[in-house]
Amino acid sequence: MSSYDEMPGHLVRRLQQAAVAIFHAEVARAGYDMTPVQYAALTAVRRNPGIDQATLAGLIAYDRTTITGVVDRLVQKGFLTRHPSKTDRRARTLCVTERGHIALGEIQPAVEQAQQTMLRGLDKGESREFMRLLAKAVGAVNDLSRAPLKTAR
Amino acid sequence: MSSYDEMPGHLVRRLQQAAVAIFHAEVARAGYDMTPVQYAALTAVRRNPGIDQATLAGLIAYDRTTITGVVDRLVQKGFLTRHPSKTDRRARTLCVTERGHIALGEIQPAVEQAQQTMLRGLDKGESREFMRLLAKAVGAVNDLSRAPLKTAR
DNA sequence: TTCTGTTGATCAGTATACTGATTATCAGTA
DNA sequence: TACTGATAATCAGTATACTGATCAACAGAA
Repeated sequence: MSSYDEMPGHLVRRLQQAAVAIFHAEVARAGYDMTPVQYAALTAVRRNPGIDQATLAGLIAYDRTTITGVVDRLVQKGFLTRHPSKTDRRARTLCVTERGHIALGEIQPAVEQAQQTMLRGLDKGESREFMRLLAKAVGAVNDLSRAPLKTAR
Repeated sequence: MSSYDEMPGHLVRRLQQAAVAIFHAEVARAGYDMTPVQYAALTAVRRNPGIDQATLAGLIAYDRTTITGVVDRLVQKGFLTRHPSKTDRRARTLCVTERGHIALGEIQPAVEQAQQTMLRGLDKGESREFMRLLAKAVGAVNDLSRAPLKTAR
């Protein structure tokens, strides 16, 4: 463990930061200002209309306190609506607006490109193997984070 | 790209967050409160006594504005000293204190354990392959971040 | 030597992430 | 039904990261 290049934590941090920068650049080129976190939340709501914030957090492995601010900004941009649930007065249900749907459609190619660019140093076979190992590693530490992924009930 | 599990950006974010949580837990067990970022900065200064902040940022791929706060906290904890450079009055030179050296020594086993735990889902061969691909991927996107790694002059 | 462009450090502002607490509400039990 | 424990959302506070700006100082060219 003599060099940073041998420390997985350090390398993962750097790849994550590059991924965010790449995402920003690609999305900006499409004319939008949206973060990876906001994009993931928005697509998750699209797939689960009327979802509440806590369930959303579990679906995309976000911390419950983080989701509040993320949703705040998506609502402020006009991409999401947040209304009190009719069945549980504690909960707020989320829905993608018309504008949100349009934005997602226009952003999608940029997002696909960003994922490609992020792994541009790896060939096809390496990318697949990297993704396999990455998913396997993530699955084994899911419960060690405050924001574990929770599959649908 | 139908599932989050197929998006490298999403998986990398989750592994990074798990890595931070694991690091915190292990270091806390050793009796210290230090972040991965602070640890990396401290070890880099130990290896390069008298380094200035900008060079330090390049060595560990941190943003130059981030390093200010990180060094602030390390100085406040008594692990680093920050003095004006004698050769360049813009620069601040950094040195690890006696207390910083002691802390690094006591934290090291926890850090090694954290790196192991982070990859606990992978066997020995998979870990090595994962690290190889991770380093390769990071190297190919180094220049796309605001905080690229810079090798020694 | 003066001018110009660059660099080191910092600041203001924004967006994740987390810890730990609080409040309102729910669901099941005595 | 009253109580108890759990849950949804939020808040205050801290630490990364980034954008873009500022200011002092440096270094090389005219």
